[in-house]
Amino acid sequence: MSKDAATPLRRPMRADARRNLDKIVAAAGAVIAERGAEASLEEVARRAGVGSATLHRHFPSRQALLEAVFKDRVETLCAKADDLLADPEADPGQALATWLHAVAAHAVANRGLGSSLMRDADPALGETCHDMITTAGDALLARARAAGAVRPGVTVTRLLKLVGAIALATERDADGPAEAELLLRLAIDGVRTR
Amino acid sequence: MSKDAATPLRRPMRADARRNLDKIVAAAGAVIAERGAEASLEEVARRAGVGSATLHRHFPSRQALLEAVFKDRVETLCAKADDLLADPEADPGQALATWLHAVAAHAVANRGLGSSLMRDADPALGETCHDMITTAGDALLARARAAGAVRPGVTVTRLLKLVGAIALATERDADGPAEAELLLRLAIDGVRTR
DNA sequence: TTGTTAAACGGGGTGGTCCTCCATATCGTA
DNA sequence: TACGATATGGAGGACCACCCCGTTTAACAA
Repeated sequence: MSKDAATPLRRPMRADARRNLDKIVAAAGAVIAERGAEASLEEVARRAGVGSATLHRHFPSRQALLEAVFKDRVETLCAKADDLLADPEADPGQALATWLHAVAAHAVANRGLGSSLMRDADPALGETCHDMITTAGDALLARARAAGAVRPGVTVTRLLKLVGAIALATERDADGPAEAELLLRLAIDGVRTR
Repeated sequence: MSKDAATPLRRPMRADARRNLDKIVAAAGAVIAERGAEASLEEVARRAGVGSATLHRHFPSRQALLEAVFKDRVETLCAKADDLLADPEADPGQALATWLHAVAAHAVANRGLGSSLMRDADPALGETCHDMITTAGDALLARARAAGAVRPGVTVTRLLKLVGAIALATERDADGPAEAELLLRLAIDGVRTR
């Protein structure tokens, strides 16, 4: 969940408003994951336990909601990277692998969301998110590399491209997530030093 | 307009059915060009002067209608290439340029149609259309090359990529068509021998 | 704690969409 | 011309986005 207000420069939101906003984003994430980016907003409001008017007040357009969901997922992913990084006991290579699986799950859950967003999203959004993910991943990769757990030539960019490609390739499949999981496992084994 | 039935293996369509089908495809082309691929089917039927039930009988899904529009546009483009090729008086270089402008217009008019189709279109459709356009363009290019009107190294594939890139780059722009026209003019001048 | 006020809420209405049913009109043919 | 097969389109059901506005609630000051 995002921790700062949607509009950080305004006066702070009322507590109930923020609560509802978070509930809406969470519900939208779930609904979009199972119905795709064209899901009914009414259904999102219903599942969030919120009136449809409230949803429309917080997100004046479907696009706005989609962007919020996307941003939220990216933030969750970055937070996960930080968590993994903060644990000094963890095996660096395993931590990286775990995170990549999370990224893949994110990419698969987004389904058409990415391309729907790209149709006419705020161009800065994509840029920002890309940077956030790259930076978060880089830290994990650096530690894994320092521990000698990855082959030379492996970069964050390449890892992310790999994950993205797998997600894209399995997107249209009946059981995409399972197939993606399998491919990713293979790919990660290829990345590891033996 | 397409000349053969949508289902060439069935018994021939009744004349009024074919007439309505053509009206629907034409109307859909216009509506999609101005409202995008998510345009209202009701509006398409209205503009075609046809009941909505008729539209739904001919095209059981939005996807089916989109595919028909796309196919129709490609066919129009190929027919245009044939026309240009058939005129022995024409300047070969100019004919090629004219056709490329038509292709660009087609690409711009399609807007999100391409990506909407690619989401889950019959994969064979894209392949077939690509081949059709490439073949049609190749003939025009060959004649232009024989007349010494194009530089060496120019291939249909490259020309089409050029046009596609220009369309894509100007798609999001406010006045995309005008900008695309300008860029294309520059690009074509670059292709010509001086 | 209590009172005041601005902010947020959500039920319900409006207008639009997709899609289907079926009585009617039209085509192709004998 | 007459007939059967085929195509048509208006009406209606289910659903949806979006908005109006009376009601509730959080925030803050006394």
